[in-house]
Amino acid sequence: MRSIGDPCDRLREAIVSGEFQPNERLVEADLSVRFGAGRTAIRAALTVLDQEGLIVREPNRGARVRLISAREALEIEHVRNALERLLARCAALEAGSDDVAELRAIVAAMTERLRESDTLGYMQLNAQLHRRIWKISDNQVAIKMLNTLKSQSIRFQYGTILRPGRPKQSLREHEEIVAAIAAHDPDACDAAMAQHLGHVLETLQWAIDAQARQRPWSALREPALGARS
Amino acid sequence: MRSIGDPCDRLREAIVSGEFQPNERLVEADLSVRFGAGRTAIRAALTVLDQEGLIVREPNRGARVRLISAREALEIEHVRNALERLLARCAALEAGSDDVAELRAIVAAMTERLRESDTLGYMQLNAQLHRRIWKISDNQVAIKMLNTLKSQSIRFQYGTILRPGRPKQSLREHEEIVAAIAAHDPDACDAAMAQHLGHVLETLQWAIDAQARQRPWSALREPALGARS
DNA sequence: GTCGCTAGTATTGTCGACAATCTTCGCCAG
DNA sequence: CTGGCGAAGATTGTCGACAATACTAGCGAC
Repeated sequence: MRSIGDPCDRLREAIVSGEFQPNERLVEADLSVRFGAGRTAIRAALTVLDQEGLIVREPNRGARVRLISAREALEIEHVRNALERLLARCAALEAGSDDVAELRAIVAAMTERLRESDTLGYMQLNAQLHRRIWKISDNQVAIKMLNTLKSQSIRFQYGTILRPGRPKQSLREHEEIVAAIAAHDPDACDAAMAQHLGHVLETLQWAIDAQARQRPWSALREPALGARS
Repeated sequence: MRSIGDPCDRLREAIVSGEFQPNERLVEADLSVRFGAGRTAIRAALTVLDQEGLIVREPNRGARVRLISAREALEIEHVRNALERLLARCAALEAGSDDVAELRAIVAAMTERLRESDTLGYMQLNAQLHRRIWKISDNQVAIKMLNTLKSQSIRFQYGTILRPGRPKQSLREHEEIVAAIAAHDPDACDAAMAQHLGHVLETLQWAIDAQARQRPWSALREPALGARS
């Protein structure tokens, strides 16, 4: 028994954490010994990760980690934008006083992390705040979609906090969103979330451009299609 | 060889077309002979349909057709609303003159079908128009999501056209959307699509209420959990 | 040296068999 | 008659073996 958890979750985790490079081949037999699971289980895991868009499978040629292009990262962010606005609107309608209290607590913690320049902690609380809003909105369909989107685009999210002055602005935007939820004003909440995610989108575009500027040869440095290890 | 096509597509088709009732058990061996495929292929098909939300699988207890609740149908429609607005906005920005011509042709055909009271043909063209807009927007991520949403909620869509006076209003709304795309006005297009889908949402709510009013015992008439054939 | 062919290797796809689990039915005590 | 108990049947989950396919390396012709 080589540790716990079903192979699907463990493989997903390994991919989103960057343990496997994009375009890296995923050989069923190797994964089988790595996770201590039969090839049948690995195969099932591969079909669900294929559905989730984390890998691509070609018939008779196996699976490899899917490389998300900058173009697709923007598409994903647009979709996330639309869904988060919807959920923010619902949250403003459905939030109870205890929900609002918890949101305010998270914002307070974010303020603290920002004051301490704890960027990683800030990002975690950021994600937590958004998830809390999702939970309030209680739209399971949208939540599931947002979760799969998150795992697809995680590779691009690391760059977005590095923009100068961005964290402070981000905090203000989150404060506005929470205020709109507290006021049970769906239109204001929608607008605040739209403005926030619009800035995230700009920042993502900026990060992509910066990356392209810094190493325009990146296409050549990506692991080649036939990469072995 | 009992006909063609991979078992996953055929099973999905059988489910959305109502060939299998909600909550009906899907026995792997039966499906295997029905589709002339090995149990392995059926098993793979079941995992992807599970991911798509068309069936539910309980460990060691097999798969059954998923029953979409009215609540969930509304959630789905809200999400569709958000995504279609996004795509309409993109379409207004990206549409070429040939795209606009095709959209206008579809609307003309819809007008004709409506004049002939060909409801089925109208609905097909309606779907075609929306798909054409998706294609113009060219956001593959959102398109894939909308496709899976469509197959989930298809059962509820039959009732939405039966509302008195709805088809005429629907046609007007589509004309507005196409006009906004032709004018390359994303804000107007977003607004027009929002208004259209808002009405669809109202109509869906109306259909659900009507159904509940007409047979509030429906929960008892659904195929029981242990239904055999 | 380069191209093409062939044999060998690596990997995926599929099948059948068996184990594990759940469900049903009959039996019996109360 | 009702409810618990146990065996038989039905169904899913997993494994190993083998077939089908793609990739690689080596050889020979030009």
